[in-house]
Amino acid sequence: MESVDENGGSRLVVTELGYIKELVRQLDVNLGGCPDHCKRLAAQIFAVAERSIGMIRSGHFDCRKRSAAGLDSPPFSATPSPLSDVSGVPFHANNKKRKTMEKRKHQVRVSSEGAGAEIPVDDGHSWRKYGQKDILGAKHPRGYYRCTHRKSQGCAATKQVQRADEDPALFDVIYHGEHTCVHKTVAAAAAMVQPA
DNA sequence: GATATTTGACCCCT
DNA sequence: AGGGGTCAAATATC
Repeated sequence: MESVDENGGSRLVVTELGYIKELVRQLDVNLGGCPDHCKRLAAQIFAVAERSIGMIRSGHFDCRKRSAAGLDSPPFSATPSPLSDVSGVPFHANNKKRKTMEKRKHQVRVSSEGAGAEIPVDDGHSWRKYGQKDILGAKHPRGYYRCTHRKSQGCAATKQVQRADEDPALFDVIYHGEHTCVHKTVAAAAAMVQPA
């Protein structure tokens, strides 16, 4: 697999920024409207902005990943949010393997600065935790989440959240699969970004 | 009572 | 055999 070249990396950030732009527009339209909707939009904007910052700060452009206890993670393609277009990293295409093996995945690093939360900022989707594991070489356990709507809407999206060793305020979030569930704010933003 | 989280066990891959 | 990912029962919270 190829590393993300500068153009590709820049394009990803531009994509993220474009998404932020649309979300801001949505927020502007909804100002004075439903406060809950505005709050969600603001949270989304925050999350996407964090992702972009995280990509730049963590040097995703050259695919540098943190080395935990001397263990180098395999290079990930720097891909933006699952909300935007994804360039899937082909995993083993083994139909007998675990279901997640055939899903796309992309990693982002987000910060929980200021929030002091156990989990990073909300990314606009509701997640349900289904597992936690201590990872060899990592100081903090990895949490496993899947979409709350997995049952009702068959959404196969999952994510793994792990606190960075060197900075507890940072979280490495690995998204697997794509959301097939429909979140109202996401759907609205998507409609703006991708008009029918 | 419904839903979410925790946690140990199990499965599969390397 | 060891490690990572998922399942599912038990428990907690609303």
